[in-house]
Amino acid sequence: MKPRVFKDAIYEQIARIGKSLGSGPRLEILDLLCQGPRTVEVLAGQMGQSVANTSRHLQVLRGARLVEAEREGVYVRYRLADSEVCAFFLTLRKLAESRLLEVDEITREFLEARNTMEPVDRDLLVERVRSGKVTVLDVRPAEEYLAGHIPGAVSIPLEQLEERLAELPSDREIVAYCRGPYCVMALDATDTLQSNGFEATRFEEGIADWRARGLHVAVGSEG
Amino acid sequence: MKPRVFKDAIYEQIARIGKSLGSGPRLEILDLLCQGPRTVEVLAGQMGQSVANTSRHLQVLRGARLVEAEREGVYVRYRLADSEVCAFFLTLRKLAESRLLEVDEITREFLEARNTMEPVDRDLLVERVRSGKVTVLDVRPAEEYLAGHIPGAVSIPLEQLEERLAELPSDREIVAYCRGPYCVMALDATDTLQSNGFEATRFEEGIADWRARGLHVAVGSEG
DNA sequence: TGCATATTCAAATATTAGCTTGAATATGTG
DNA sequence: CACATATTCAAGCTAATATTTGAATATGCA
Repeated sequence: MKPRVFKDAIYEQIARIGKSLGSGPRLEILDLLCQGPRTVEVLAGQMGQSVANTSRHLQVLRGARLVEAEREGVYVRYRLADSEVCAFFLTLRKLAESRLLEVDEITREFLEARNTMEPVDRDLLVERVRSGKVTVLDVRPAEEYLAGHIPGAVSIPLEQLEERLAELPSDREIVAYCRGPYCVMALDATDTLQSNGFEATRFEEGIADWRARGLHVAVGSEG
Repeated sequence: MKPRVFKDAIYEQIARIGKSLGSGPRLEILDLLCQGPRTVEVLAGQMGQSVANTSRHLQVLRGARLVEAEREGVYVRYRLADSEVCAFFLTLRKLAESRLLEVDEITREFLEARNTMEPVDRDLLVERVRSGKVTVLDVRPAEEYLAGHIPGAVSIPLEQLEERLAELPSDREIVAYCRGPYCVMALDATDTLQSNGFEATRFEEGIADWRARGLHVAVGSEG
């Protein structure tokens, strides 16, 4: 085998992964799978896409060996092939945030339209969350909380928030988080909390970012 | 702006980077630019591609903000937009190596056809190189050596190796390296050295991997 | 100013990918 | 065994991409 053929073959292999990352819907799938395994139907529902199309994207990702499928009765459950894939997705997202001005522009535009101000000092917020100086609120669906959450966080899925406000302290700051910077659940939650007189802040990182920071992740009903 | 529109826009932005990584030639360009800046003509020559096509690929990468161009007289010199891009490329390469069996298969097939046996313990070799227990030989073109090399390494470009054998010690192990695992220059060098009676090993990592390990990189004619 | 060279652009073609629709497959249940 | 449901497959259309070729642009130098 000639060196040229060898190199072309190797780079073409790496490009298999690149190609699979070249589609918005597929990146959203990866982001969702970072929260935990999901069936095709659930993914399609969360993305607002047809099941057939979602299935197709999943197979492209499977072809690039980034996700794996497992039959569970009548359902097929997809998961990331390795935790390395989640870490890689975060690296890619971070690269996009630092290299593409548009990401920041779009985010600012979105937040301004909601009259939302983002907290600036991310690390300081991490420290307050980590040290338990605030009440941490996880507003994702219960199963995602069970699959992994910030230690000490309280689970109240967004849909139940209004009817369970009594469970939250009114004399202590509440920090709400969800799936990550481009998930809007925690934004909705802080809006609801603030209009009910609570002192609430949004924490824009998700559990995957938390793990990537090397911090402990609680599972099940643990702390 | 609706959350769905916002999310789609964000993921589409990240996909810009993904798309740019979905082509073998473009990944080779990134790999080469990790060694240092280059003009379009040089890149095209090193890849065996037409200048026009190389230029086109470079603009795709520039559109994804991964590379930057700078006019230098009659030439245009391209470089990585940030050292973060090089680190990211290495992460992607590593992901491909660990997730895609084919990468290993192709490499093994290529090496077996050359009757080459790769050293197994990479970290041990790094340690021997780092501690100066061996003579380290950089066989890349001189300008790449000047742009950054392993501290203590001797520079003898591959084309000059046969006529400069006398500069190398015959009583001490020589470890040759080049641009990285998919560059064949160090393989050719160890072949030449071994058939001339030297004790030679190939170090398959490049200067970018060395830097990513957090080790010091010498520049210019330093050490 | 005009020529030589490096790079980019534009047009054209072939290939590949995305999405939709409707059918096919596979599993669990009555 | 037949039915219901979840998932995948196949066909077809549209859109995007890779590559080549030839022309256009921009810079340095005489």
